[in-house]
Amino acid sequence: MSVTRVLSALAEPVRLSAIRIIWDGGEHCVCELMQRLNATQSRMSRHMGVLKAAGLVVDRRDAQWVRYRRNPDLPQDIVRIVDAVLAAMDKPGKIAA
Amino acid sequence: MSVTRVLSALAEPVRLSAIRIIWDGGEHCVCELMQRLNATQSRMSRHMGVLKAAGLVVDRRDAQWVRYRRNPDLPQDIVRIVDAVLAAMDKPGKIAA
DNA sequence: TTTTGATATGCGCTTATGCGCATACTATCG
DNA sequence: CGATAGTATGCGCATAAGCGCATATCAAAA
Repeated sequence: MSVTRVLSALAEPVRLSAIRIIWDGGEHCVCELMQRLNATQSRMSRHMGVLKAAGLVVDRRDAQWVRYRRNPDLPQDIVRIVDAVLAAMDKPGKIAA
Repeated sequence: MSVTRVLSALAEPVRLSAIRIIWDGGEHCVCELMQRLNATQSRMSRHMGVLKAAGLVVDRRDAQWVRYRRNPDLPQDIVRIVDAVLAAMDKPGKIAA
């Protein structure tokens, strides 16, 4: 769980938007994310792979879907980073992602 | 002042370490930073340029030196991101940068 | 004005990142 | 089993990032 790794993972618009969606605590399949973020399948899948490798999310097979959700074991210091980033994104003057 | 831009700027070990040093509120010349971070002159200079372009730091000419310091006009939401990142860096189990 | 110290920058190179395309893999359904 | 839906991945390509080297710039000092 490297800080730099986490920052790199967050420093990409599609991934950051995905985190924002996933941060609702629920589970989200790739098909949902790719539609909502207007990304191709392989693009979305790879971005989720990066987020997973960074330790930010975990996945689960559910029939033909793979459900991604926030990593429940994420250290507090990392959670604070993500929360701060998401909060900053919501401020006026900041374009989404 | 884009969130993604800030995250990219922070997502590099030398730059992150530089931010940590600069976040003491004081002014620091490139020569000091390059020594403390064990970087070459051009490397350090370029990294500082990235941090400056991201809006995290400002610089000032002082004789033959250029003094970098924390951008005093940094929006609160961005400050919170940096603070959270630096806090996470200091935790055990996280290698510097 | 020449020299010296500090910093920035053009250039070329190497590596990393992001992407689409096609294809493989996994699981359900008929 | 064959067809279908969702997801991952190998491959090649284009672009960006990071680096060192040499050189330019800028200001003080001799």
